[in-house]
Amino acid sequence: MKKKLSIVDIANSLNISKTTVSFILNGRAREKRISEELVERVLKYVKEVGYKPNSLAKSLRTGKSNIIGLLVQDISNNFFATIARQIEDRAYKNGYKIIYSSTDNDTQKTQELIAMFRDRHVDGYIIVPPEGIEEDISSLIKDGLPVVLFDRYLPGVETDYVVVDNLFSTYNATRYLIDKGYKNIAFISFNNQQTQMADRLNGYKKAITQSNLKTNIKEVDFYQDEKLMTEPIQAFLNEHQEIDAILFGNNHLGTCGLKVLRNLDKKIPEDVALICFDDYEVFELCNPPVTAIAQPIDAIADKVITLLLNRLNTSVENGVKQQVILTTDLRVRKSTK
Amino acid sequence: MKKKLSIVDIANSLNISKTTVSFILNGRAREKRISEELVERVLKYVKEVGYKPNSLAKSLRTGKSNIIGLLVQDISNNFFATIARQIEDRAYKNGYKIIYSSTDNDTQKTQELIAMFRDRHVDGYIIVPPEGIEEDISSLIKDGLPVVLFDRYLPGVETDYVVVDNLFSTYNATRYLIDKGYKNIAFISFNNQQTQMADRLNGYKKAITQSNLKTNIKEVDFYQDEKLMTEPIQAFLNEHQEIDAILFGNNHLGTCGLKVLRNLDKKIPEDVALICFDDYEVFELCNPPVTAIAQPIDAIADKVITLLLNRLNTSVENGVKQQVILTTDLRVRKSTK
DNA sequence: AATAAATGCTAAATCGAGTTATTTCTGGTA
DNA sequence: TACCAGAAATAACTCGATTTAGCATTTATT
Repeated sequence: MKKKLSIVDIANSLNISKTTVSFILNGRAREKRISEELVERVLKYVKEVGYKPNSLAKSLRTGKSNIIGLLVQDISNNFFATIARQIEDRAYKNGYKIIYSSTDNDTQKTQELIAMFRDRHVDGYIIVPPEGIEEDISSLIKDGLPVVLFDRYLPGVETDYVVVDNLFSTYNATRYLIDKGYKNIAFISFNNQQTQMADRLNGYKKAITQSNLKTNIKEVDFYQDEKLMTEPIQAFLNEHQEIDAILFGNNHLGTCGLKVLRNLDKKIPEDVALICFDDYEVFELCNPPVTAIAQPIDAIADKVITLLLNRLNTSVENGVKQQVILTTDLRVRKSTK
Repeated sequence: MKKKLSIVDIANSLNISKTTVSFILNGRAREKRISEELVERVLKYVKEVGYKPNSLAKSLRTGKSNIIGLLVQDISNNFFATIARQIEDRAYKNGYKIIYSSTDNDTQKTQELIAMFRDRHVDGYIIVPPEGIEEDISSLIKDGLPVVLFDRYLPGVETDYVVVDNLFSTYNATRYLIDKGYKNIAFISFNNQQTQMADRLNGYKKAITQSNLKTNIKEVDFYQDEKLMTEPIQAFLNEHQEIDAILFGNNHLGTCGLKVLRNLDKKIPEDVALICFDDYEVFELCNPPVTAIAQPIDAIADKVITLLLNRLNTSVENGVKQQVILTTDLRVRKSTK
């Protein structure tokens, strides 16, 4: 096992001080008036022996890690995985690495993860925040650490964030169903108070009440286990045979819903029409394909990482936080009349 | 911004030496004959002020980081995302964190990532290896670093790895099609020499030639861009109208294939039967659902992380590497007669 | 010629831990 | 009283970098 070279080894080999080596490698040669000749000699030698500074030591000294912490709800969910992927690419291109983890929307787990990230001197945070995490986020911000939220935001906390116009999206989708003549439109969503879900619910409510129809809302708890998710949905649909259209709150609910409808042998769109929040390969390929509210995944990822990189580069902590609200796209397919 | 406490602060507050604090916190109190009374006093104070050792400094000194490097081909692919998720869970439960990245199956990118992981003193590696990475992996192993590969292995390199029985899986699936009476069975795969793809191809070939049928193989290049993937497949199918069944080499090819077949208005299974390697929500939900060769995702993730944790815990570097070969499950659905 | 300024480089401190070698104290024994 | 063993704790070094403050030497200025 070849021992790794340190900056001292380099300095000794060249009979100069490690200070000089450090200055040269950090591009401060000119500023420190180190001769061209020596700079070249050092750079050449460093390249020759393939010396790479130990980044742990560097981080310890500088307090910077060139690492971005990414906390999504669930990396195995297509929506988050795709965004994570794009953030990762951009981060690498800008010299940052990613440490990621899934929060499961679990407050305590998220708190622990944030603590771990801090401990590792992560330079910036990208977080899909669960409920009850306000204080921890505020504390990060108070300490001057760049934080960008996405998918949802925390009403009490002033941060940069990137979300979509959830309320208008479901309002619009619901209107679409109403205009098609559906009368008993259900909304199936998760049982939580996060902004994205609350807004989606409100968009639906607004459209329904505006048209003097009756809302019909089913909120289910989130479980990893599929059975625990499909059962309450199935029970709900059995109980409400009058439903002629369903709006699902996200892709996970949508796929569960599709399975339930298949179990119940419901024809789409004859028996029941469908629209789902979030687009997903499944909705494109299933038969009939499902109309979906597509979030602009590329744009979300792009905005998130751009915001964060800006914060990281402008060491100035200008207090103005940016809120980005992107629009969605109703991709009409054959799951409605 | 509250300054973070260091071990020196703790020591000063208690009027003792930081050495003592360090010994106590690292469970070496008894060994170092430190009085019960002092141990308790220190632990109590540490808990009280919430002191956490700086893990960068710790890593620098000890050379251990408690981080596992995870390199998958593409984190946005469901197969890898799901496995990554489970590995992540197990790792956290055992006190390890994950740094992950997607390799894109790009050798150079992977080399850079491995270099970065090394640089960060990652304790162990889980890698889905691209072609041409043999030397880098060997070098890790030579230096005593635990490495576990999965999904495929590197024939020239002796490592721990976890794969499935690809050859038997496609052999079996192809036989299934043959037994159903299909005569012109095509195999659509990626154009690369990796073991998993080679074995899948060989399983198909073996079954076909055993039955005196003709092989019909299309190998396409991998592209992120969907058009570039579907076009050659579409051209191939147009050219070979005689094909009555298709075996896809993985889930990505399978979904591309489904899109092509939809474009071409082919009825499944009347015009053409399908089996796809890898199961995926899409195949379960599309209509008709697609028969798939399901990899045992849970078992793969479990074996991978178990192997690695074992290596990490038994500091003994016993030379015997473990090869785990798991079996797949043919999930028959209605995409064949 | 004496002094000031610019040039080129470096010794030593520092980040926050872990670890080695050593010191101090206590009590018992010769 | 002198000496020693073990108990209890610590000073000082180390990991590998960055950074501060400063030392020679050369060149320019008066």
